[in-house]
Order: sequence, then structure tokens, then C-alpha cells
Amino acid sequence: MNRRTFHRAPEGERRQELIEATLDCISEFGLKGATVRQIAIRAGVTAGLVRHYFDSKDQMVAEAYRAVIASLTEKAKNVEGDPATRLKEFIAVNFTEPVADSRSVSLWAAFISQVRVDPVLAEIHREGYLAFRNTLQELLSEFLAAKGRPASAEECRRHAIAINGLVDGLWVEGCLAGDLFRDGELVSIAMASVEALIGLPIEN
Amino acid sequence: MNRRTFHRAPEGERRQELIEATLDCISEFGLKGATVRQIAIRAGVTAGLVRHYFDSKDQMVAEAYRAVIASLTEKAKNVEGDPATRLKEFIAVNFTEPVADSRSVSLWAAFISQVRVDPVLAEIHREGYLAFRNTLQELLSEFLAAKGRPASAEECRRHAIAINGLVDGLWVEGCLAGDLFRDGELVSIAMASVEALIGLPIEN
DNA sequence: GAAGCTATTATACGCTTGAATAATAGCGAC
DNA sequence: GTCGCTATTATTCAAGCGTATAATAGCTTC
Repeated sequence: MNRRTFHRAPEGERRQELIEATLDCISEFGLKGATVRQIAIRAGVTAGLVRHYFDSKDQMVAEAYRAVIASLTEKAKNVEGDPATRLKEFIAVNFTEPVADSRSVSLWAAFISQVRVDPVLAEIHREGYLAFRNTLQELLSEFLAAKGRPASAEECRRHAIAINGLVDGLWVEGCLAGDLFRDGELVSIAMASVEALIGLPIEN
Repeated sequence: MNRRTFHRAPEGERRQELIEATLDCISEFGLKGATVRQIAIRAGVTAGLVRHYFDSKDQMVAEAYRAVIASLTEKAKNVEGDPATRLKEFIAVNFTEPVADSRSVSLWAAFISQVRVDPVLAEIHREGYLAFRNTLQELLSEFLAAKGRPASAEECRRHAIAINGLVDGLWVEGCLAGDLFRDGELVSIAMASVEALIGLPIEN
């Protein structure tokens, strides 16, 4: 009997590979089509291994969701420079790969659709949303202060909610049907809209 | 052998019931949990009947998607009154039941997540999005004209894209985690934001 | 009220699913 | 080298899936 040769990977690495394979499958075949076997094939291992690393498929999917949310918010957090530059970048990053990608929005939607079903996913979503919005709120606060138009936390909160909504909405449509928009149109609309919302130009 | 008694329903009615049951199951159990059997139970019939009305489960799901998109856009279209009232209502309706409901956003997300997988769903989504956005664009055009600030189609297009994004984004978060917002806060933020975006008050 | 049509039920089939178990091969320690 | 640990493979299992088919019960027509 010819048994396949294989490579014994370090735990962290293999877990990461499995999660990445899970996300690939969900985005390509949908949550329904992301079966343990498909995921294993994608990761280049056999199906049994999944259960060696995760208690269940559901647990693996939940961890995969965490990874998605993290990747969507981390890109936006690590921006350097003065407040104006950071605010600008924070918005622009959502319309640039890898965030602006049909794979990302497919994954996001797949998980969103389960929020009502699975309280674990609901909690992960909530944390991710608040992290993103609070970062934005802080950015706005600093930006407005630097522009000599300091605003109350409450005012910044409302602005953050609106801008977050705007960016999310444009991001979704851009990813789903990018061909409905001209090159760079979405980021241009987003930028102009944010300026209109806060009543200030962003350029520094 | 005791066979269940049943009611012979008119074709249209039964189809409608099956589609509604499909949507109920998708929103409650997710696409994965919306099995033919569950759907049949929800509709109060047996599983076999599904295939009497639809060529396949997939076809039924696609029709169900059409129904969702239609319900999300129809509510917004049928608004009467002067341009300002109609614009106001068009936006407000998205933050009022039945559009503003966790069931709606679950369904929307479930289908969005399949857009990449299934070209049929992609086309349905595209039509729905454009219908919504074009209606909004027309509304904006009339509103601006009525306010004595007529705008070009291009300008209205950009405004429609931005407002559509804003409304969509706020709608999603409001439906998913309504408790993160105060009563009426979202519609208030939405209204204020739209006014900022077009640079005019909406009240008539 | 009997006949005929078909919407509906009931049952069965082949496949795929997530999971459990047993066998084995890679690899570090000594 | 070879021993021992365990990551990995291979195989199996019961449950649930979408679908196919045959029997039947509710209407309609006359």
C-alpha cells in the first residue's frame, strides 16, 4: 500500500494554511461548498487533519472569520503620518487591494449572513465593527483638532458612524460590480463625500 | 395507512409560500441550513412538492433572491408627494421595518456571498442595485431642480452613488447591531449626511 | 356522483457530509 | 542509528442531502 509522503509542519503554520484554505473555499464555492474535504484539498492535506487542529469544522470557520475581520481592519489601522494623511489613507485603503477585492466582500458577506444564526460570529462581527469605527472616530478627532476645528466626542461619533457606513457601502458595491464604476471613481467619490460630511478639505 | 390530508392551493399562491419559506429558512438557519426538507416543513408541505413547482432547489433559491431584491427596492420606489418628501421618504424607508430588519440583511448577505459563485445571482444583484441607484438618481435630479439648483446627470450620478453607499452601509450595521445605536439615531445621521452630501436641507 | 386530472404525499436511492478510528511515516532526542 | 512521539494519512460510519418515482387524495367537470 502506497501511503502519500508528507511534510510535518509547525503547528502555527499548518493552522494558518488551513484557515487560508477555508477562506479560499468559502469565497470560491460559498459557505455551502466549503466542505472539509474541499478545504483539505486546497490546503494540500487530507480531510482528517482538520480535526487534529480544530475541535470541529464550525470552530475552524469561526477562527477563519476572525482572520478576515482582522485583515479588513488591520490594513486600515497601521497608517503613519500627520492626521490628514492618516485619515486620507484610512479611507483610501478600503478601495485598494487587497481590501478592495471580490474575495474580501464575498467572505465578509458569507459571515454576515451567519451573524443571526451563530452568536459567536455575531460577537466577532461586533468587535470588528467597533474597532474599525472607534479607530475612525479617533482619527477624526485628531484631524479636526489639527485643522483648528476640534469637535466633541459625540460629534466625532456621529461622523464616524456616517463615514463608516459610506465607506462600507461603497466598498461592497465596488467589490461586487467594479465595472459599474470608472477607474478611481469610487475613491474619488468617497474622498469628496467625506469632505462634504465633515465640511473640510482633507488635503494637507 | 394514514395519509395526511392536504389543501390543493392555486399555483401562484403555493409558489409564493415556498419562496417565503425558503427565505425564512435562509435567514434563520443560513444558506447551509435551508434544506429542502426544512423549507418544506416551514411551508407546511412535504419535500417532494418543491420539485413539483421548481426544476431544482437552486432555481427556487434564485427566485427567492429575486423576491428579496424586489422587496428591498419596491418599498423605496412607491413614494408619493413633492420631490423633497419623496427623497426624504426614500431614505427613511430603509431605516424602518420591514426593510430595516435583521432578517432582510441576513438574506441580502446570504445572496451577496453567492454572487461570486453563481452568475445568475450576480445578474440579479446587478439589476437590483442599478434599479435602486437609478431611482435615487432621478429623485435627486428632480429634488435639485425643484430647489432651484439643477444639476447635470453626471453630478446626480455621483451623488446617487455616494448616498446609495451611505444608506446601504448604515442599513447593514443598523440591522446587524441595532443596539449600538440610539433610537432614531441612524435615520437622523442618514438624513443629516445626505444634506451635507448634496449641500442642501431636505425639508420642504 | 363518477371520472379524470394533477397537486400532494410517501418512500426510496445514491451521494456527500462532518466526524471517529486505526495505521503509519516523519522527525527530534539521545 | 533507532526510539518514541505525534502529525498525518487512510478508511469507515451514520446522518442528512437533493432528487426520482409511485401511490393517493382533493378538485373540477359533466
